[in-house]
Amino acid sequence: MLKAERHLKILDNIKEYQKVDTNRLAIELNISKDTVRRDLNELNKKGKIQKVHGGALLSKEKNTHFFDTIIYNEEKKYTIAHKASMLLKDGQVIIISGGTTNLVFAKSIPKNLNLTVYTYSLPIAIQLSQHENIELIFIGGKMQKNALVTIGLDVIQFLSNIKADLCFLGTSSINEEFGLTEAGYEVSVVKKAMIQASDKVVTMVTSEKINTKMPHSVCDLSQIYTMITDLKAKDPKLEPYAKAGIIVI
Amino acid sequence: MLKAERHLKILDNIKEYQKVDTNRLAIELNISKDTVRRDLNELNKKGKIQKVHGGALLSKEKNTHFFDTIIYNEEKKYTIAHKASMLLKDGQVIIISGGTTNLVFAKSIPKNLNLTVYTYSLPIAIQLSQHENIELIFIGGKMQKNALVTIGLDVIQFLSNIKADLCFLGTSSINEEFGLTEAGYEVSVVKKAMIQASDKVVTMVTSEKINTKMPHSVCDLSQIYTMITDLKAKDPKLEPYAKAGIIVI
DNA sequence: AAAATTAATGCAAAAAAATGCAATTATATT
DNA sequence: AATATAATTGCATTTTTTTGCATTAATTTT
Repeated sequence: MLKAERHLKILDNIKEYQKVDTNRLAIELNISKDTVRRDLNELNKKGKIQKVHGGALLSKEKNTHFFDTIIYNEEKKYTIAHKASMLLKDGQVIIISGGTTNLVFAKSIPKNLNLTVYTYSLPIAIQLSQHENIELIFIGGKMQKNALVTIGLDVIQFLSNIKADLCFLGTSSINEEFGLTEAGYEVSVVKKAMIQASDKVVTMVTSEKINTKMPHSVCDLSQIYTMITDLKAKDPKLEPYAKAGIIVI
Repeated sequence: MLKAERHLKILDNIKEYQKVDTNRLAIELNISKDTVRRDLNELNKKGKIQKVHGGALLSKEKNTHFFDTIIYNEEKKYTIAHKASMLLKDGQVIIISGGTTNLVFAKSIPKNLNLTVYTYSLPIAIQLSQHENIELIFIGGKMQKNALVTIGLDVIQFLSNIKADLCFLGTSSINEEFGLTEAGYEVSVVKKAMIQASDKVVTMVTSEKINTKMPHSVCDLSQIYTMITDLKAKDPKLEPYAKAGIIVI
């Protein structure tokens, strides 16, 4: 049996059982334990699995490439996307941030609308390139390969030179007290720049993220114009946000 | 048995068993192991299979279903791409233009190389996002939706601020007298900027485009350092270019 | 802490791959 | 048709990779 073949089998095996143990593999593949260990170490070095004493586990490093991305809460996101697309009007200039919510949103933008769209997300750009009537501007910079978005100074600088009507923020956390917050620093900076560049801010939040908090601040509630969730507008969970002056839909 | 015939048999075989091993093929096809290895290497170079120690596996076409475009002259382009990838060295900074030749090239960049790559092509960016060791910088701007590349002033301006070792130009026309020419004006301008931004210019041309001419000039032959075609270096068609001082491979 | 299991390391045999070379075969050119 | 040119192929040699084993070290279990 070829080494490469063994590696594939091991990966298959580990995907099925979430773990493998050295002895069993040695017997099943009919090779010595040493070879199994060497195989596991190689796969570990490549990040495919996580080597542990006695065997290996599924690598916790999730493959977040959008090609094979499962969109969590896809239903909710379609609900949100649909509401969001109703805010769009012919001739608007909008900025769209990254994330799967925005990807679903991009997909659901009506094909007949004439828009100018700025984005820094590769998947969203691809999606929008299918829309005949959208003038699409991609914001360049250093690519973050797992999320397939650009980040860094170039992005900030580019954003500082544009002025949009709306910006659509997919948000990882919203909180009555702290406003929008993000898990990653760099993303938080980019979002701040997006807000600066836009007249009105639309934030899209799936319900499970309401009233959560992340380390890096993006903006407080006063800067948000519209908030879109998968809940009904009158849901009590949303009341504080409406009270803060946000249009909740 | 003809080489092409063998190749077909090998491909059939690999499709049936998901793998082939060198020894078995040598016996079944009644040729030496050396020839089998050479065959497998050729097929590997063309991306048809994945060569591994001891044999080969089905090529795990990571082809993004987003861009399953038909690539014309795919064979030729693999030949060119392979030659081009031999010019790459660790630590280089390169610029890659758009087009399918470059897409194939991007695919065939060795995974272990550490490179900094600038590109303004969406498909190429996606391809390269699969490469762990590549620092990828996307050049933003207005998207040309059919070609999935950015164009315009932003691109020019960005390019004017960088300095790369090599730039790889997929070219629509090359001509002894007029040098590189392009069908579209905007693309020609971007390519000029790419050339400005690079120490050395590598142009990749499929053979049927040699000695053709398009309306918009990009550069003349003196600015080209290396020219890569699917022909053999000593092909008489290429003689004028070699005489002009270009390294023809 | 001792026993048992698992891992790491160095080593040698075997297998595979790379390389250079010569003989043969195919292709192009005169 | 004859010749020159290029491509293909197998072989010998060298280099690299793979693999199991023995030994030693580390970790887990009792």
